[in-house]
Amino acid sequence: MVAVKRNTWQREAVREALDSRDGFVSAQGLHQGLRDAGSPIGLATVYRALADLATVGEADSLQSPEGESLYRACATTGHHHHLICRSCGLTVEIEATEVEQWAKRTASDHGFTEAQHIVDIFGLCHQCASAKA
Amino acid sequence: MVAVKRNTWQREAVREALDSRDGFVSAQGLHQGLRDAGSPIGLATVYRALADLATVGEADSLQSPEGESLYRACATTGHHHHLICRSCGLTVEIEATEVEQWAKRTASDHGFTEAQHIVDIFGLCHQCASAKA
DNA sequence: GTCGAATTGATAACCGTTATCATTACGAGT
DNA sequence: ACTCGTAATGATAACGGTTATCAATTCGAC
Ligand SMILES: [Mn+2]
Ligand SMILES: [Mn+2]
Ligand SMILES: [Zn+2]
Ligand SMILES: [Zn+2]
Repeated sequence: MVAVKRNTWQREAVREALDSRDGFVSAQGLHQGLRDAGSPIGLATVYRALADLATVGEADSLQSPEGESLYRACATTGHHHHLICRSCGLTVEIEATEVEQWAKRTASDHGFTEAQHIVDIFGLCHQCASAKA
Repeated sequence: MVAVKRNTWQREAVREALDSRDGFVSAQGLHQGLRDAGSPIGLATVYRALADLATVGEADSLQSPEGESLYRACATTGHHHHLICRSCGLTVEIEATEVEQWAKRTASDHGFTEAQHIVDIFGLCHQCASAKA
């Protein structure tokens, strides 16, 4: 009765392409990479696959400061946050128990329920900072 | 020598319209409100005025989870964050020294510089939570 | 009041994303 | 293995927010 998910080479291709990346990538960026590698996969399919991966929890997604949706296959399974280089995309996964509690406390202190928080840090990694000098 | 900003009724209208709002608003939402109030102001002008206000610091801006840019004339002048009701837009300004330090520490711990952080909490305010029941 | 330059606004262009829909191809059942 | 219903695909159009264009307007220094 439940939705049946079929196994297509396209889905697998997206999963692999995402795994092979270090940082966050946009759907278009990933699609371009796949095409460059010779894959004939369609753009719409990449969008769909990424959305599915995000829903299932196999991929993390966030919005760049410019409003573009970015995806990443994170090593950490549980809830966590990110420190991202806005130049090269290098990403560090971060667990911040401290912030989790602060968020929960802040929400309840003001009578808010069903609270979700967006916590991300964008900066320049050591390498990119050096290269810029 | 520096850029000269002219005083037009359009800019003032946007400022006032923004001040009269409680929560965050989109450029299109604010424009619609102005038109409804009888103003013939153009959409592009509203976008420009809001961008300017944000640059100068008279308005705060953030991106909704859906990727839309939202603006608000905040009471607090300094750096702060927000607790936003995703149903009615009610916004609470929050100072989180605790989080500020955590962000700074986290970035430097990993060799990141020029770090900026995005920290927002979206939830349901008491009133909206009640209404939903 | 003049006049050059900044601002405005109708409109087109842009860009990321989603919807459409004819075609393809999984995979459950046989 | 073969069929067959249906989910998945992909080229393309449509969508929604935002920005660029550019002729007309208007601010404000003189
Ligand atoms: Mn968290
Ligand atoms: Mn902060
Ligand atoms: Zn970097
Ligand atoms: Zn509310």
